[in-house]
Amino acid sequence: MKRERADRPVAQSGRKLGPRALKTRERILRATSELLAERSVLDLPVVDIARRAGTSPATFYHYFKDVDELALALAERASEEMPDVAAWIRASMGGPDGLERARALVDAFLEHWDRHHAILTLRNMAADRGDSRFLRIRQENIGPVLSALASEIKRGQREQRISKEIHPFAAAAALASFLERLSAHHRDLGALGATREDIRETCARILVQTLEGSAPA
Amino acid sequence: MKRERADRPVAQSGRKLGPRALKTRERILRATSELLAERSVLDLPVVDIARRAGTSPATFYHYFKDVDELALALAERASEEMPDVAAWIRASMGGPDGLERARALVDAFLEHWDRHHAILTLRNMAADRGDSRFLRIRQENIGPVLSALASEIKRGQREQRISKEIHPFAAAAALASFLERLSAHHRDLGALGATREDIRETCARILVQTLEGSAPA
DNA sequence: TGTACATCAGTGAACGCGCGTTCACTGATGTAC
DNA sequence: TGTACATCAGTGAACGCGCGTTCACTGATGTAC
Repeated sequence: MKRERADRPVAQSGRKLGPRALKTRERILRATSELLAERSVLDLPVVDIARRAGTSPATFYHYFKDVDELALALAERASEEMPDVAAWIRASMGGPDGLERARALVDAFLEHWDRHHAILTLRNMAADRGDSRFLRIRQENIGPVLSALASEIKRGQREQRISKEIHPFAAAAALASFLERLSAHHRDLGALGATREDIRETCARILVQTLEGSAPA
Repeated sequence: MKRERADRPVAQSGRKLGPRALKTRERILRATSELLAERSVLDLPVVDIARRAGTSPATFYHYFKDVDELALALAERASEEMPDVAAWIRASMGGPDGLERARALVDAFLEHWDRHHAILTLRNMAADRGDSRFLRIRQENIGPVLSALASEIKRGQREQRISKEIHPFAAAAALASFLERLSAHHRDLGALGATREDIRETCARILVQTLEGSAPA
C-alpha cells in the first residue's frame, strides 16, 4: 500500500503535486466531509463527491485510488487532532481536583467527536467490519488511552483501592467504550432529558469512581 | 409499512403462506443469517442469498420486499430472544448476593450477543444510520434496560448512596453502552489478555459499584 | 519580451459490471365431484 | 378412485439503472533561450 502522509500528498501517478493540484485535492477532501455530514456513510459515490467539489470523476482518480483511500486520508487527519487524553489520565484522577481533571478530559473527548463525528463513525464502522487500515488508525488513537486507563487501574490495585478481581484492560475497555459511545451519541440523549453538561459530569464521575475505587468527594 | 409478525408471515402478494412456502421462507432467513456471519454486513446481495437458500432471486421477492425487510425480520426475531435484563436490574444489585446477580446479568447479555452477533450489529448500524424501523426495534430492546438502570440510580440518590450530580439516564446510557460494546467485542479483548470470564467479572463489578455508589464487598 | 516546448491539471463521454427487479411461464399441490 | 380445475409455489431469462473506472483528448502553467 502506498503510505500517504498528510503533509506530502502525491498523485496516483506518483508525481508530486503542484499548488494548483493541492487545492483541488483539498476541495475533494472537503467536499467529502460535507457529504459525509449530510448523508449516510454508505452513500458516498465518486460522482457525487466530484460534483460537490466542482470537478469531474476523472479528476478524482488523479488523487485517490478509490473512496476508501479518501476516507482513510480524512480519518488520519481527524485522528491527528485527537487530544492527548492518555496524558490527562496519567496525571491521575485522585485528590481534590481529580474530578475537575476528569471533567476536562471528558469534555475534550466530547468536543473531538463533535468536530469529527461523521468521519470517526465511518472509521469505527470500517474497523468493525475488519478493514485493517482503519483498524490501525483506530488502534493508534485508542490504544494509548486504553493503556493509560489500565495502568491507573493497576496502580489502584497495588494501593488496595481496587479489587484484584477486576481485569485492568477489561475495565479500561469498558470506560473507553462508554466515553466513545456517549460522545458519539450525546445528542440523542436529549430525548431522555440529559444535556451535554449532564453527560460530561456523569461520565467524569463514573470515571473517577472506577479508577479510584470510591466516589469523588 | 406492512407490519410483519413472526408467527404470521405473509407473501408480498398478501396471501397467507402454506407449509411448503413457510419452509422456503425459513430457508431464506437461515441463509441470510449464515451469510451475515461469514461476510460484511454491507455485502448481502439478493442473488447470493437466493443461491445460498437453494432458490432463485425471483422467489426471494415472493417473501420479502427487499433485503432490508428481511434483515428487519431477523432483527425482530433476535430481539425477541433478548433476556429480561430489566427484571434482573430491578431485583437490585445491593446486599451480599448483588454481585452474583450482576454476574448473571452480564453473562446473559454476553450470551445473547454471542448468539446473534451479526444481526445485532446490523441492527445497530442501521439504527445509527437513522433508519426508523431499526431504531424502533433497538429502542424496544434497550429502552427497558435504560429505564431500569435509571430507576436504580434514582433510588441510590434518594438513599444518599449516589451523588445528585449524576444524571440517572446519562449513567444508565453509559452502563448500557459498555455492556453492549464489550458483549459485541469481547473476543477482540483476548489480544489484551482478557478472557470472557474477566470481562464478565469486570463488567459486573463496575455495574454494582455504579448502581450502589460503592464497590462490592 | 516573445516564442517554442514540456509538463501539469482537468475532463466529456463512453464502457461495462454487478445487481435489483420483473415478466411470463412451468410445475406442484390441493379440492370438488 | 379417477379426472378436471383452481390455486400455490417456484424460476430462467432478460431488462435496466447506478455507478466505478478509463481513455483520449484539451487547456493551463511553467521554463528555456
